[in-house]
Amino acid sequence: MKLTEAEWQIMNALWKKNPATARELVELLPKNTNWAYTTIKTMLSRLVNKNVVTERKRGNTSIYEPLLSKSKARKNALVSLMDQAFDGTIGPLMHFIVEKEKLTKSQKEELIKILKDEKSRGEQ
Amino acid sequence: MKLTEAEWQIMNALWKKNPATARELVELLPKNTNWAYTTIKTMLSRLVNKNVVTERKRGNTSIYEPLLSKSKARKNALVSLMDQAFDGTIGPLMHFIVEKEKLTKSQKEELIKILKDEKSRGEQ
DNA sequence: TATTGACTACTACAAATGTAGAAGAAAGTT
DNA sequence: AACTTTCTTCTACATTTGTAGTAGTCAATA
Repeated sequence: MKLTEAEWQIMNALWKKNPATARELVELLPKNTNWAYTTIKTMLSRLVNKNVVTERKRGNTSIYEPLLSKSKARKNALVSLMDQAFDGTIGPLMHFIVEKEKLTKSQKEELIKILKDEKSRGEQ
Repeated sequence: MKLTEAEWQIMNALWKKNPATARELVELLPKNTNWAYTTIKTMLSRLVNKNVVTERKRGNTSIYEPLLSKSKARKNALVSLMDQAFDGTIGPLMHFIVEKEKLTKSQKEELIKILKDEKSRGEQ
């Protein structure tokens, strides 16, 4: 459920290229990530154990696929962050972002638009 | 710099009661956190080593104080989250929150207000 | 002051994490 | 078929994290 930092690297790659071999994933990692091929294989096995990724064989080569969607993973991460650092609710987090993050003018405008849209649309 | 989950517990307590003894911190932890007194002491020592907390003595009792502000810690956590889970920029995070988090109507309105305020105020 | 209680400093230890090597099996190449 | 390359499966190992016990020391109290 909860991904470690290294696992995020792998998952980010795997979400980019969905069924993928270990070899393909190596390619997709950020250039500064200089892992040995076996390191990636180890990480993938662990992810498979955690039921976050599936492994299937084509010939003797493993093909990996995410079981956890990017969106779910993001949600989990966000909830964890909120719980541990922002009193468990979205409010303080949003305030913090808006007040401290120095959004650019256009970002702010864009957000306002999204918020207004959502507000009218999502209301039941 | 980067706090672990257990460390956040401690820090959250320490930010609530700023200079505090280990004994006082125990009290402030969430009731479901049933750590032995020495566990907290251990955590505190580690935090002192990491230069996140200072320790000073009154008699034979240690008084602890945060060196890292809540705001800085939050910022660090947020940046880490963005880097690992949201392509390193605030945009996707904000979109995700707004779209997935199902903010209440009043939360949305409040945010719009904040955004508008910030927009006019913060522009240089 | 002898006893009890609270604190500290150290040590311990299992599980999780980051990182990878070695050896053997498949597959591709000459 | 022999050789080379590529994969796989295991094993390994240092660090970090979570959690706490022990023994000794200082302080409070009878």
